[in-house]
Amino acid sequence: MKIDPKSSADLSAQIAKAIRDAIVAGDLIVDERLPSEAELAEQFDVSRATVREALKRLAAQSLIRTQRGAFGGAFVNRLSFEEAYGQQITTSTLLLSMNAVSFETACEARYALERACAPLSAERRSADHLATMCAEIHRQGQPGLTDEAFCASDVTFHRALVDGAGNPVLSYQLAGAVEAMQPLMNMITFTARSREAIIGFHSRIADAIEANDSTKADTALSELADYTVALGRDVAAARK
Amino acid sequence: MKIDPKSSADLSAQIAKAIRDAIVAGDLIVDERLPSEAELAEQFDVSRATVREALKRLAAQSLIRTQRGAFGGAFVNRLSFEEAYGQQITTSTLLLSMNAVSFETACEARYALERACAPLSAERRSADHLATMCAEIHRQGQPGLTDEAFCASDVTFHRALVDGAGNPVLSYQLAGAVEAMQPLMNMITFTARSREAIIGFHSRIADAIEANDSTKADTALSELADYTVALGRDVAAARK
DNA sequence: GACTTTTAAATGTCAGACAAATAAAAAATG
DNA sequence: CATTTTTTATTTGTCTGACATTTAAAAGTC
Repeated sequence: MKIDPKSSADLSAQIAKAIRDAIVAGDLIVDERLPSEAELAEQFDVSRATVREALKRLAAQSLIRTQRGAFGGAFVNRLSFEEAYGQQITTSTLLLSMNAVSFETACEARYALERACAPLSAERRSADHLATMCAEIHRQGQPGLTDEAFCASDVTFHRALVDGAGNPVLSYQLAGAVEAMQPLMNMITFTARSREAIIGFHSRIADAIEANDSTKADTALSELADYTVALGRDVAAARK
Repeated sequence: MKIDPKSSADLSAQIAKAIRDAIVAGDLIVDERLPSEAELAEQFDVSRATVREALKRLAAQSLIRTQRGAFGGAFVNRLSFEEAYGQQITTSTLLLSMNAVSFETACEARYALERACAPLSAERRSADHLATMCAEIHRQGQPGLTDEAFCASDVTFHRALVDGAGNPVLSYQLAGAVEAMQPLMNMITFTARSREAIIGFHSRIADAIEANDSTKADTALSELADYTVALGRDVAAARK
């Protein structure tokens, strides 16, 4: 691990990059302990403060974890699906909120991705996933439910649908799409949308998933997408 | 922005979280300047070194950028699609390499997502995207091409297909899937696979995209997926 | 007015110190 | 001897103070 003495970038960024590259390349394996901060400082010929800033950068990406005390130190972290979800959701949320993505674009992406999962989910969903979906539909029909709770239930429903495909990589990729876009969508449409209509779509989807009918699931999801896009257009038109 | 004095977490992590929350919540808007490190240190009642570690964490997530000099400081960064791509690819690559994801699972996820794009790409692809795809197919047919170059061309081809959908959110979500999984797949199958067969699939996909025929594109992509999965099985079987 | 120099403010880096946590090693205890 | 307690060494977490470097505004110069 070496840094370029001619680079103009911050030393801490260069050091972070060097270590990150070593991890990605497999030179540092999971749970391996990095040299202590003092040793790294000596290796890179910088102060301990600079090394620490580099390590904090890596920690922010969940690439390392640190432990205090004797025999502690910085260890290469096994990036779990949960941690990856979290980062994915934060990144997606910010990306959408900062880049003036049109409602239609976000909506299209989200449902296109979700439709990629539906056939697999119809084929493989466990009883557990199906039960979650049904429970959420039931919750969504309760009278006193706040808008926030309805939206949260909506997310849970769709997450169960995605997870039903039984493919953790798909679930990871979709986590950002569903969790980041749902709030955006809800913000725009929750005043206009009809809970009955949404519940109707959800019921049709759940029925199709229960019957292992991927075509019907796709149709229902597709119609929910159309309904949502139309709703977005109505709200936009009403604002003018 | 406040931190919990009872929390046991590192101060720099707490401070990073407080600022991150403020950004996500919209209390700090894009391009807004944060207080100087000295001011933040005073606000949170910690040393400047601790504040700096917190800021480096945020910089690692592209949430802020810093500028030196008078009237410099830390500014809330507009997270660009490019930066988000980069993080997505790093995270996905590590997730796959560290979690013993089976070839079949990764392959399924990747093609399921890509098939979500294909119909949109068939409908909307620009001449430019189509040209890229054709150029890459041509490149892939050249005799002296190294395996590395063939794989890189493969990625470029599929990226063009995805980007053809004209939906930046989709492209962003798929960047990780395509770029992280392609190397994994190539590593496993490049010895076994036939370039002619791959080029054949690519040509059929490009033809379908050119003819705006989403069904044909989906079929070709689906067959490429099956071919790849079968290849993975063969390689696994041969190893036993 | 255009150019140069100065200056103030901010981040980047360093050195050294102490606090707190932690696990191994050593000592004390029964 | 076995168990518990204490010590100790190591490492990260935090603080303080200093200086270097960068940068844009302000002041000065022609």
